Amino acid sequence: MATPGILVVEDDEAIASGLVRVLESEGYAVGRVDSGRAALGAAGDEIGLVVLDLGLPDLDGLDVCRRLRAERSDLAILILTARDTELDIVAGLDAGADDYLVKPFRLSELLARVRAHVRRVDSAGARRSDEPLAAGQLRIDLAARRAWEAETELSLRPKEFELLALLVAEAGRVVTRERIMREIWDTEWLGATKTLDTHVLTLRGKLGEASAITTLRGIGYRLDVA
Amino acid sequence: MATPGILVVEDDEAIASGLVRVLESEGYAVGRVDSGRAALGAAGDEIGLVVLDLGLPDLDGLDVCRRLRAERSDLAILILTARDTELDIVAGLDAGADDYLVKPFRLSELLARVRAHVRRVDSAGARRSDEPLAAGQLRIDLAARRAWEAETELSLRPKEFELLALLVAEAGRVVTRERIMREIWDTEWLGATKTLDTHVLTLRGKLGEASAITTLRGIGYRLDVA
DNA sequence: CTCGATTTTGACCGGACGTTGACGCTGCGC
DNA sequence: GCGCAGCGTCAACGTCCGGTCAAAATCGAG
Repeated sequence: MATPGILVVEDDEAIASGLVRVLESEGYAVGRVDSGRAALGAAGDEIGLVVLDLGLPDLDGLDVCRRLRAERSDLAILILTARDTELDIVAGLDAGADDYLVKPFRLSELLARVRAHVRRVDSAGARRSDEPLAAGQLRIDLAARRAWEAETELSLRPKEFELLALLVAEAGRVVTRERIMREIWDTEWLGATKTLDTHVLTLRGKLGEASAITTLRGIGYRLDVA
Repeated sequence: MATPGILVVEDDEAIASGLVRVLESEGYAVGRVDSGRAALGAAGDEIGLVVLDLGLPDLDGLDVCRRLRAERSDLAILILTARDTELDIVAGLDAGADDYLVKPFRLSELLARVRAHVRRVDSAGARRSDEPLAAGQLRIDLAARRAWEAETELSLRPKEFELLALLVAEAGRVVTRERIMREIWDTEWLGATKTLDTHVLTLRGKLGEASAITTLRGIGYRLDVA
C-alpha cells in the first residue's frame, strides 16, 4: 500500500458517496461505513485516515473518536461537523481528533487537509517503513529519514529529504512542478516563488555525478540515474 | 471512434443550439436532446461525454446523471446548473458527475473542460499513459518525456516532443492542422502563422531517414515510418 | 527569549524556447 | 505556362522560465 487508505464515516447518503467519489478521484483507496459501530470494526491496519462525521445514528461521534484513538495511536482522525463553537472544537480535539472541519466546508479545503494528514501518516512510519526506496546509487530509508548515495550518507535537510524521496520514488519519470508543490508544500500556488528551484539547487549540489536531476522546462523535473 | 461524440442535454432552445454550434465548430460530433428521458435513450456507445443541464422538464437532472453513470461507468458527465452552493456540487459529484459548471459560464471555460474530458476518455480507452508509444524506429516514453530513434535519444524541446508524440500516436494516419493546433497549441486560430511549420521543420531536422513527416497539402501531416 | 538551523523570498541573469516575418519554393488549377 | 495559395526555410527577436546567490524571515531547540 503506497498511500494509506481512508475510511469515511458518514450516514448521510449524498454527502458520503460524494466524498468517496472525490477522494477516489484523487487516487486514495477509500472505504465507507455509515455508523459508529461499523467504523470501529472497519478501521483496520490499512486505514491511515478516518473522516468522521459527528452526527451518527448509533454512537456518539466523539465517543467513536476516542475509541479509535485508543486503539490506533497512529491514526489520523478528521472530524466533520455542523457545530462550530469553540467548545465543540476543543471537545473534538480533546477526544483525539487531529483536525476539525465545519460544514458546510469547501471541497478544496477538505482535500488539502486530507493530503496533509496522509502525508503525515505516510512519513510517520505507518507506511511500510521498510519498503526500500532506491534508484541507482541512491538509497532512501523513509522510516529513519536517511539517504545514501553509494555508501556515503547524504546530509539532507527535511524539505530536501522529502523532495529527494519523491524524485527517487518516481525515478526516471517526470514529476511535475504542480505535483511537487502539492505533495511537499501542500499548495497549488506555484506562481512567482523560487522555493522549489532553490531546493533543487541545493539537492543538486549534494548529489554526485551518478545522479542527475534533469529539468523539463515548463513541465517539472526527472531524476536520472546511471 | 477517433473523437468521442458529445451529447448535449438542454431544454432551453437558445442555449442548446448555441452549444451545439460551438462544439461542432470545434470538430466534435454532437448530438442533442431536450429531455432527461431522451438523454437516457440517446447515450449510446458512440457518446463519450454528456453535457447535462440540471433544469429539465421531465426527470430530475441528478437522477438522469445517476442512471447514466450506472449504465456507462466510462462516460464523462459535465453538469451545467445555476445552483452553485458547495452542497449542490457535492450532490452533483455524488450523482456521478465528473465536472460541474455554474451558469453563467464562459464558453472558453466550457470548451477547456470539454477538451480535458475528451482527452481523458480518449486515452483511458486505448492506451495507458505509461505504456511506451512506438512507430517504426521511434519510441516515445510519455512518463519520462523522452524519445528515441533506434537507440539514440532525441533531444526535443517541449512543443517538439508533444508534436512528435501526437504524430507517433497517429502514425500512418493523417493528422490535420486543425487538430494539431487544438491539441498542442489549444487554439484554432491557424491563420497566417508559421509556428506549426517551423516546428515541423525542426522536427524533420532531428529525425533520421527512417522516419519521414509527409505533408498533405491543404490537410495536414502524416508520419511515415519504414 | 535567544541563537542557530532551515526555509523562503526577491533581484538579477542567462539562455532556451516559441513566434514572427520575409523570402524562396512547389504543386495545382486554369 | 502562369499565377496563386500553401508550405519550406532561416535568421532574428522578445518572452518566459529556471538557475543562482545573498539576505530576510521563519522555525525550533534549549
